[in-house]
Amino acid sequence: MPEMPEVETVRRGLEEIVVGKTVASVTVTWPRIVQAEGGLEAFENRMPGQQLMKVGRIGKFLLFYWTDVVWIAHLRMEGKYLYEKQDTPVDPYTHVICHLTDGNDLRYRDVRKFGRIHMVDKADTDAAIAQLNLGPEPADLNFEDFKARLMRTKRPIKAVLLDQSVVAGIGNIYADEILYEAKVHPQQIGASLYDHEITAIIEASRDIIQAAIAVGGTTIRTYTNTFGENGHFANYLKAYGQTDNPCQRCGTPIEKIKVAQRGTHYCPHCQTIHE
DNA sequence: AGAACTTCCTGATCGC
DNA sequence: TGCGATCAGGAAGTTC
Repeated sequence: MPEMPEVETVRRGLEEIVVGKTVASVTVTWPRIVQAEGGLEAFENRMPGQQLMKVGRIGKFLLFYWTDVVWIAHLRMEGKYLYEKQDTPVDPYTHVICHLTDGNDLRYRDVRKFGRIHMVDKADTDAAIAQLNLGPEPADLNFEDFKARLMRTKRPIKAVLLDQSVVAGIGNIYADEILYEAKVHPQQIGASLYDHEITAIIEASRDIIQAAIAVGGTTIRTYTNTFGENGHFANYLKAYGQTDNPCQRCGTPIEKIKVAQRGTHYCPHCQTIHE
């Protein structure tokens, strides 16, 4: 599932191969994926002639800056952008296609149809981004602000890390990795965290996200980048998906539990709960 | 206001 | 072996 490192990898791929291309027409076969003022019709009417100027990212959202509209897009679980020749057969999981003037397509493929492409007027970009209500990214976490936010919640830390308004970009895989690295129990209540644990979480967030970006993200099940390549961070996972495998620090088998309705992996010896 | 629950989707996996 | 039930999960919407 794409989290910030995977989205960043996709962004870099799109920058490399799609920036500069111009849309001739669009085909949408699952309308719910596209959200635009004026609906699908506005999207279909507006996109032809748009040239992709650059691709940005905020948290797990991709930002496609076209000539005079912007897409604020989310891959959710399995969304992918593919750049393919127009004579390549279109599979049933492709739901949005931008036919480009260079003879290729920019295709949005999403088996579960959870992803979204929100088109806004260029002038409304800042307001639309503000509406996402995203917190700082891991690299920009500030101890005092993060602590203040933690001190007023009774939610378990795992749920807090998944809350995009607290930290933007962390999903289920990296939340488990961060808490493992910081030696904090996923069910530890936010308001009960010690300062040294908060510091450890901030540092682990920064380090793990950065390390994952450096190797192209994590491929679990289905993620690939725009070139169809896997990310390699799965080779470095120490908690996520490691159920029953020995903890790399102490050898205790990694356990899997549910926290905030999410599958959660942790070491019951290294990550213990306290008052 | 904050927190929890529901919904959207479909392929993979589980249990009998 | 076969088949129905359950699981996986991010964020928006709804409810309490």
